[in-house]
Amino acid sequence: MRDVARAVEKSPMTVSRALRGDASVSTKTRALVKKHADEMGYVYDSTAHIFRTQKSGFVAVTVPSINNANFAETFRGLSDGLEGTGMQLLLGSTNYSVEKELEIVRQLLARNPEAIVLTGGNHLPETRVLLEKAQIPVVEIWDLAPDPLGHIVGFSNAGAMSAIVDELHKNGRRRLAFIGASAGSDMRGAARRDGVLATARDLGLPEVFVIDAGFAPVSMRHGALALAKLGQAITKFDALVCVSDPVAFGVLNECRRMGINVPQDIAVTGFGNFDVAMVSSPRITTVNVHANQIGEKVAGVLRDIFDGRTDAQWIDVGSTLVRGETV
Amino acid sequence: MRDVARAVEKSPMTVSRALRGDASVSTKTRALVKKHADEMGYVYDSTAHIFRTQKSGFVAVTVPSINNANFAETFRGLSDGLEGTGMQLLLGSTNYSVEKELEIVRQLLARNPEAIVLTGGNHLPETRVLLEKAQIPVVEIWDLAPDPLGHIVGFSNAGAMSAIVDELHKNGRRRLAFIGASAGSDMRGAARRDGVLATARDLGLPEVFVIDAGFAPVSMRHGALALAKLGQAITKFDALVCVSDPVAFGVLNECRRMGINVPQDIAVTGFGNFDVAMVSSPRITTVNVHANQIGEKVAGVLRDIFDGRTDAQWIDVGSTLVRGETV
DNA sequence: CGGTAACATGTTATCGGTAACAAAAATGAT
DNA sequence: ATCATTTTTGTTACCGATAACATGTTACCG
Repeated sequence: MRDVARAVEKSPMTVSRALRGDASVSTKTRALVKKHADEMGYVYDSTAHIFRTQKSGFVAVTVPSINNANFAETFRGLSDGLEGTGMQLLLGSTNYSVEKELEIVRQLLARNPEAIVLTGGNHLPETRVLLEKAQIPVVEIWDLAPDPLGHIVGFSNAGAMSAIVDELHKNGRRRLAFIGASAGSDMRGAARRDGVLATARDLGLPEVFVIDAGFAPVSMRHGALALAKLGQAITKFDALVCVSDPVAFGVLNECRRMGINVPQDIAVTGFGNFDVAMVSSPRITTVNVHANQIGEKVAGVLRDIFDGRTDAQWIDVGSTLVRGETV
Repeated sequence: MRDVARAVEKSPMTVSRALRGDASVSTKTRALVKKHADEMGYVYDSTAHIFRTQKSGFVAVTVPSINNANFAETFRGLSDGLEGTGMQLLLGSTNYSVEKELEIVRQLLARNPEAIVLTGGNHLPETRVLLEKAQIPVVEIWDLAPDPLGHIVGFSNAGAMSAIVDELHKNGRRRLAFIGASAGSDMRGAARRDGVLATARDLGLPEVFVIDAGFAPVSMRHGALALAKLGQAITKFDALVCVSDPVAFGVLNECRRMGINVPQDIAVTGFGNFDVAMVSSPRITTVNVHANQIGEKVAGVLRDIFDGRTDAQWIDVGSTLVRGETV
């Protein structure tokens, strides 16, 4: 930039202004600067810009796993919604672990993001300290965290499950089992479990039996295995409430293998409205949590923040029961 | 850093050295510095580091879609494999479009990455020029591109399909149809189609019928729709070769609806060894392309590059036939 | 023609690390 | 104890753009 300045016999400051399109530079000068910069093969150093302005143009995002259609969908919605803002997304996977989250958050913060989006509302104390120290807007998504660090965009896991249990109850199901990840490994799953237990209690149903399908993230395989392990004890139940669609799908397949008819002998429900729920046969009754919409809303919140709106936003995108053929 | 230095009564330089693990700092001092830095919630400013050293610590990555288990898996392998190198991944989605790819590449290059990883070997001329100008290592993955820009890590789509057609042939199937995306919208799918056509020809089978399932990316729904549209004409074939597992799964479900038995009446094959292939009933015969391994190998290549190894690497991770129950 | 507003350009300090070099402290050999 | 060597720590000067402030220049008014 100094070289260009020398070439046009102006100060580097004027060159900087000219190239950035600052209005306070005369048209003549700007044209001259641009011509010379071009000819001299000058390349703008965005790192220096970031360093000086302390504006990185980054938005950091953490997800438990990128290999999950719902989180990927949220990421995509966010990515699309931020197009044209010049913001770059920095992605980190926490593998459903708060310890790993701390590490990832530290890494991401080192890049000076202008905002950070965290999937989930459960964090280590150290993480909270880091985030507060960072002095940047924090958006927690997916869970409606009780003590948010900043903004919130999500839905109520318990509420979504309540709709599922209601639906089962309306269809005469009474003896429910919940299939989810081991305690402690998945807060989101735990919230769903608690939603099931609470709603069942409210409806006067017998105590819900909880089946442990192993450590998060639980997949199709886990669902099938959990059911296989249960064996003939399955006849004690008339509804299997699964923590996610993949698990429900695994359960469904295992039922077929065991000669159990769904929904005649037993009902099966999922969560998340994954593709598999719709295409499976029978179609799985599940809940659409509008993952894509979460991403889009977050983009909106971030745009507001960058436009100077500072009040903490709390957005519930809700969830929608999707009736399939398994209840 | 200055604050930490003051706290331990040392110079900032010593703090810098201690935190970076420079050997010329006494063990005692290092421990002290680390302790204080921790307590004070000091966060390393990598922007300043980048600025001073002129090394961004970024590796740019493009994928067609993050919402695809295989690409997500590759990304994860790469991410894991690069742990400890201090490299940050910058992710961009091209939505299976070379035009969008150009835009994304331009955005990514503005961040001065030290290397760039591109999924697919098909690029616009402008993109190639940009990449050459950038003077950074390029790794193309997934496809074994014929005219690589730099390094290559992938497998042969045609070769993988050849294994599928071989398997069908061994099982007495002769009248094949291929279900994939519309021509022009998916080079990877096109390579698979060509692999099927060529192998069928080599084996002396009748000309393979090509069914268009719409624009990429094609999903479960597309598979089901394509088959529904075909209607009773399906009886002309004894094997449906699908461009991916999700498509095969959609096809499988549609067959069930139409009262067609798989594999008795017709064989169905997939591609990619997605979860759904294994858990579906019947299990889908497919090909494992070791998506995770691709990511890991890329990480290896990058590590080599950063260690000073400069020769162009060409790595074929191969593919493995996975026998299910649909052939 | 003097004065002021509007416009155009210049000066200085700085963002937070770190390379290169300098110097002090510890260690060891004679 | 002395000097050479090794280990540890410190000093200085940047990397390149730009915010904030200062100054110079032109335009237009009564």
